[in-house]
Amino acid sequence: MARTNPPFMTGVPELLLLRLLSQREMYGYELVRQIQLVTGEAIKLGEGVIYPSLYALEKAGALKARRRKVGARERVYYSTTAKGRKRLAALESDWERIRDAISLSGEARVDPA
Amino acid sequence: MARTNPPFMTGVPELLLLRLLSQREMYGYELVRQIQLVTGEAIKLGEGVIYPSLYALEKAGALKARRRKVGARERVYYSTTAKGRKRLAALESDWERIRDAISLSGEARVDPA
DNA sequence: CTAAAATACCTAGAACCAAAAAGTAAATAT
DNA sequence: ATATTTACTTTTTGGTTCTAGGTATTTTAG
Repeated sequence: MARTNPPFMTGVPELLLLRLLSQREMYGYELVRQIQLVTGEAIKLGEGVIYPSLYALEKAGALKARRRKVGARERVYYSTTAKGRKRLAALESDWERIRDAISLSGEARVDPA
Repeated sequence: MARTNPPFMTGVPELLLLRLLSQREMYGYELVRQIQLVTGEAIKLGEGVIYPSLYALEKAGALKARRRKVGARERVYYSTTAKGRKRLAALESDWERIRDAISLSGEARVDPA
């Protein structure tokens, strides 16, 4: 079933992950909840989105992982690399471009011919 | 080939088409240029994006088409239906939700624990 | 007059990425 | 004791944009 590609979500998980992880290191399950928190419940990304994204970003060298034992539990903490911050900057700029363009297209009254 | 899905573009062609065509009827090739125009060159959608999108929206009942002879040339003009305007309203609301959520996530300083 | 450019439409193929759904296992709360 | 929460993982799916072609007509330029 998989109601896929909901409008306007392409690139959003990556942007949010890089944003949050450039502030401080976090682990997957924590990110799932933080994203709901910081977006005021407007965006909810499940673990099936978060974990694969983290793996891909790590593989791409944008994130680094380290295992930490917290109490009795072991967690995998992620944080951004230099490459990741560069990628974040590029994403932010893409985002602004699209956002502003859509805003423009809404104002512009398009007269015929 | 086909460097696909540049970030943040999912839903954008559909939104732009419905927006423009709810103002006045236009034909495919015209839409290609109008989109560049109203977005200040920030978004450029090729004919390979526009035409399939138009067909899909027409098939979904969001647009209606009519052939018009303009001078010696025949063009296919599209305009929104009631269903299309409803769909546009839903898309606009989705867009605002995501846009505001991303804005929020940028401000929010996320303190640990 | 002829060649090039612009107009107008169309299609095929693929790659990408978010989403759903399920499952494992340990820790904590009831 | 058992149910819930925590934490991580994988597999499959399918929707949607994109690139890259192609056709044919009309207009502009040399």
